[in-house]
Amino acid sequence: MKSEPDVYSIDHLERDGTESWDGVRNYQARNFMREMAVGDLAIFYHSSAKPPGAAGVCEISREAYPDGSQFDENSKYYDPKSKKEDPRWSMVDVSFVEKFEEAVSLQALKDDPTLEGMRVTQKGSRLSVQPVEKAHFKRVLKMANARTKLH
DNA sequence: GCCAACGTTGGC
DNA sequence: GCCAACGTTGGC
Repeated sequence: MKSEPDVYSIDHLERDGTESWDGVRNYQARNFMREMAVGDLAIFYHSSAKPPGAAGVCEISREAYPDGSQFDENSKYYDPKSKKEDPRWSMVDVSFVEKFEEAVSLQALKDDPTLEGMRVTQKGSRLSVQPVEKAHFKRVLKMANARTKLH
């Protein structure tokens, strides 16, 4: 799950404990969130950072439910076409699990042959929520010397 | 700041 | 349904 650290970083999540992942306005990304289950782990990725990369781990703590910001006229995520009775956009809640001692940069992810095919390493991978293969997830945890274990 | 790689919108 | 124009993401 990608976030610009200037807007919301792994440090913010550590401080907050749990936060709703609102503002996703892409159908593919939304659909991936709808497939998530409570207890699923996600890599917290810092996009548009210096450098961009995997910053930590979070856990899905509430499955997909309507994103309230779509109905809020004052929100930049307001969607006038979304109907209350049929909300277009969903969000999940994520809880802090771990901040990596050192972030694993996108370049490091790209350079690792084990991670070949990982979506985030591919050119033009703009999707803000994307699935990660278990083997790739484990590899990233290892590269980060993470405490988190994936079963 | 640039630009590639999309996704969305709206005229036709 | 097509496609041009436009907007956004995000690496560099």
